[in-house]
Formats: sequence, C-alpha cells, structure tokens
Amino acid sequence: MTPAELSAAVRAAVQAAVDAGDLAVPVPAEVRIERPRVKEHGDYATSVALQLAKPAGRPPREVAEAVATRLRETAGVAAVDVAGPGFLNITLDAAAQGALAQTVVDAGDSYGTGSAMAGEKVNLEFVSANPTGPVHLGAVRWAAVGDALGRILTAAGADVTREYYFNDAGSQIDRFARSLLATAKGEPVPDDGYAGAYIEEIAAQVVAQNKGVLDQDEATAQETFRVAGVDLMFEEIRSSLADFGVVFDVYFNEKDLHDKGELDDALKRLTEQGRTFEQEGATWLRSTDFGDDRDRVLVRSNGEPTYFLADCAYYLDKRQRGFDRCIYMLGADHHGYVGRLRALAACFGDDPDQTLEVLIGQLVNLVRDGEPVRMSKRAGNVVSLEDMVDAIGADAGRYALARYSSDSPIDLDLDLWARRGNDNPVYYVQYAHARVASLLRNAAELGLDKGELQPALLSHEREGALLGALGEYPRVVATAAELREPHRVARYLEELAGTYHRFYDACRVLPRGDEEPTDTHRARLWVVEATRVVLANGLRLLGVSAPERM
RNA sequence: GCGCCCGUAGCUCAGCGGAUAGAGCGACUGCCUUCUAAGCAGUUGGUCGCAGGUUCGAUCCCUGCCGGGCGCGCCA
Repeated sequence: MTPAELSAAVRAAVQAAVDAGDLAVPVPAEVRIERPRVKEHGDYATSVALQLAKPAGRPPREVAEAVATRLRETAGVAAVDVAGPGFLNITLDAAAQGALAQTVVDAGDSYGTGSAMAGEKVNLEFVSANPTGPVHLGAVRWAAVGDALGRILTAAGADVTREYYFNDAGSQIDRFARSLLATAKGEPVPDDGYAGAYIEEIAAQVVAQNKGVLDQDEATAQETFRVAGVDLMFEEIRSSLADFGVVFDVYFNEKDLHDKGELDDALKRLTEQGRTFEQEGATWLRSTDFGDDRDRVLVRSNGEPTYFLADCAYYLDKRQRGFDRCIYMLGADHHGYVGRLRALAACFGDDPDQTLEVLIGQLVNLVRDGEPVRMSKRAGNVVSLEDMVDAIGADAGRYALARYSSDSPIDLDLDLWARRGNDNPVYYVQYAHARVASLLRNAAELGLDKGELQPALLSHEREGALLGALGEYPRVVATAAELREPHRVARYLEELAGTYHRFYDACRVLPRGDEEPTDTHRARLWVVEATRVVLANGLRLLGVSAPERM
C-alpha cells in the first residue's frame, strides 16, 4: 500500500463516519499522512482527528475513535491506535507494506513522476551569464539547481523549457570588445575593462581567425573583436556547461530582441496600457503602481533603451511563446530585481503571482584549506565552472550545489568534496547505489531469480523501514517541485542510502555458500531492486551519475 | 534609512503547525573466514538568537528587537 492509497483510505474512513452520522464535518479534500519518527507510533500517522475536532464540536480522541473504527476494516491495515491528544497511529501488515516493492519495480524509471503540474508550460531561465568571461560560481549554483529543478518539474508533469538569456548587446559587451582589442595590441585594458588570462587567450584566437584585424580602423576592429570574442566566449561557456551536464533548450540572444524591434513593441504595449510617462527627457515605467521601490527608466534621455526595457521585451516574448509561468533564477546580489520584474509583468496586465516567479539563490563561497578562495573577474583570478569541475568533478559539484536550500549561503570546502570518502555526501549516496548494483550482479551470477513477490515475508523491521522510505519518494519529488527545492531530493537520497545500509547490515539477501535459495531471499531481492530504482531515479533528477561500481 | 535572505549540536546543515527537534562530520568504543567496511552499532553533544502574540499544539505563522550576509543607478 502506498502512502497515497493510505491517505485515500483514511479519507474514506472519515467519509464513512460522516455517512453513518457519527461525525458532522465537511470531509477534507486530502488527508495528510506522515511517517512518525518513533517506531512505537506505527508505520504511518495522521492528525486528521485533531483538525476535525473543532468543526465537529467533539473532543479530538472521540473523533479519532470514530475514524479508527472504520479504518481498521481497511484491507492491509493491521492496527490503528489512538494516541496522545488524538493522533491516529497506523500499522500496516507486512504484505501490504511489502507490496510496495512491486509497485516501485513495476513503475521503474517512472516511479516518482506525477501529474500535479500537467499541462503547465514553464520557462525556466537560469545561468544567463554574460559572455564576457567564464561562468563564475554564483551562476554555477543555478546551473546545478536550475537543471535539477527542470528535471523535477518535468517529473511533476510540467512542460519545461530551459532557457539561457544571452546578453550579446550593451555596454558590458562593448567593454569586453575594447579589452580584447587593447590586449591584442599589447596595450593596457581600459579601467572599466576585463583582464586575465582568458582575455589574452580569446584575443589571440580572434587575431588568429581574423588576419589583418589589427590593421583595421579602431571601430571596425572593435566590432570584429566583439562578434568573434562573444562567439568564442559563448562556445566556451556552452561547452563547460555541457561538461557539467547542463544543456539548455533555448539560448536566447538579447540582440534578437533589438533586431526584431521587440523593444519598440514592448514600449508601445506598455504605453497603451497607460503605464509609461515622460520626465526629464526620458521615458519611464510607473512600476511603483505595482509595488516596485521606484519607477524605472525605459528609454534614456539620450534615446538609448535601458537594459530594463530589454527585460520587458524579453518577458513579453516569453509570454507570447505561450509560457504560463516564467521562472527566473537570480543570485542574491540581484534580489533587488524582484520588485521590478513583478511590476513589469503587472504593467503588461498579467498577474505576477500566476505568471512570474523569481527564485533567489544566496551566494556561494569556495573554501580551500580552511581559507576562502577569493575571486575577482577584474583581477582575472576567476573561480569558474571549469575550475570547480577540475577540482572536484561534475558529480560532486552538482550534488554539493544542489543539496542545500537556495536560501542559505554556502561555503563549499573543495578539500571535502574532492575526497573519495564517507564524509563526502555524494559518495555516501553513490556508494549505496554501487552496493545495490553489485548485489544484483551477484544474484544474476547465482542464477537467483526474484520470481513472484511474496510480500508477507518482508516482516523484518529494517525491511519495513526501507519499504517505508521507498514509499516516500513520490511525495518528496512532488514537494520538491511544488516548493522549487531540489535539495529535498538530495536529503531524501541520503536518508534512503542510510536506510538501505542498515537493511543490508541486518538482512542477508543472497544465499550463503551452498545454501538453498528461499522465498525470503527472493522477496528481499525485490526490495533491493526497488531500492536501485529509487536511488537511480533520484540521482538522475539531480543530474548525478549512479555508478554500477565504485 | 528602506528591502530580501539567514540565525537549530563543537563544525556544515535538514526539518512546507504535530508527539521525545534530526543527519553527516568531529571526538570516544565496538563489528569484516562467504552479498562492496566508501558500511553498520553504540557513546558524546541543544536556552531551535531574544521577547511578545496567534492556537488544542509553534523551530515553523505574525509583530518588535539583537546579530550576520546581500541589495537599494538614465550600470548591466
């Protein structure tokens, strides 16, 4: 019996009590079931009686009894106790719990998927680092978390498009181009420019690809460096992200917005909506009407559009491409954008609560030998995605970044995450998978076939704990999707790995030596295979490999 | 000054209103002649920043304070 089925059974028990006139309450749409921390409290517990006590006008324990009486008649339910103030503690019989192994194995790759977000078209924009340098660490957090979230939302049934907004227009790009040109000429980079080894490399490549570029006049040469430099930089970004396992469905060029006149369209639309005004020669958006701190300039007094107008055009473009929900993943240093992004959606006539969502990720610091690794793009000692992958590998990097709540700033200890040991959480989880895989290989060698599951044989306490943990997985994925919190999947996997290791320690799966295989061996093989399914599915959601051997 | 985030074990962090607040690391002690010891079992460890409020019940929700991080351009 799955938690979802049990939840439905409890609800049915409430319904039955109401139908019989024992309770006069509206039946809740959904009954929450939880797994108690203490095993004396049964396999599952619900506080539904505590919640219904008030509307019923009865003491919670009386309500609990009324529900318990009906629930005890449910097939698979071994015992229902009323405990404490009115909790219902439910114990399943071994067969009902063991049947979960079958559910998991039968579902295979699709175990954990759901339909809560079916039909929802989601645009997930993340990284979007400017092509003026390698992908830096703040953006890398979102590469790991964003890609994982994309997989999780997909598992929840959403139609997800991963998108990278690629700023190939504007003054930062001009500074980048000027820096390349100066470096190629052997001149010092401008004060507001970019420096570092990567600038020298790109400059050299541009020169190699464009013979005679240094003989061009200043403006032409700068344009050559801009186009070629952005191209090279972007290719480097794309390939380092691909090495990290992150591939976007759409790489959206800001320049296209300009070239296609979408900024003008957006401005016209906002003006038609009556949201713009002129002041001191500039055109403004009255974003304060929708909660922004201050109004924002759309077109400068010199006639140049602002970056913010491009943001408006870009949002409009996303909506016109049919996205119901536009999710932006930003670093904490950009949280000041939230207000204006919400306001711009509202200015177009949308309800920002429905169509726009901004996720903020706190900053990431690297620590090595107990000392923070300082970084500065200007000075050129950038800590990039590639540096991190070189130091700890893609699996550890993705896992390390995805296992923490985005709300909490993190210090990544490179020494720890590079270690191939048990203090490294990613190895703990991967090791569990490798152990499972090894066991399944051995079973195959022995010619042990798991046959037909006899769930009632799975009565060991550690088997029950493992089955219970396996049953939680779909809810974990659903919650991670709903709250946009991939770290829940990682934490769950660590718990599952621990539960498996404890099961493994206590329950011999394969027959020893010349021992004859029993149905218990075969039943346990079902549980092991179910564990493999869940560990593999969970790691896949995080974009981390599930090794067969370690 | 205003805004967002954070404050939980020695350290790094979980805990979308429930029962006795958890995990890993660290420290200490045990467990490998047969399925991976990258594992397991045990010991150690807490005024959930402080003060009020909401309620059957608050680490969680609300208010105020204290402490820390990050923001508040006709920059991008």
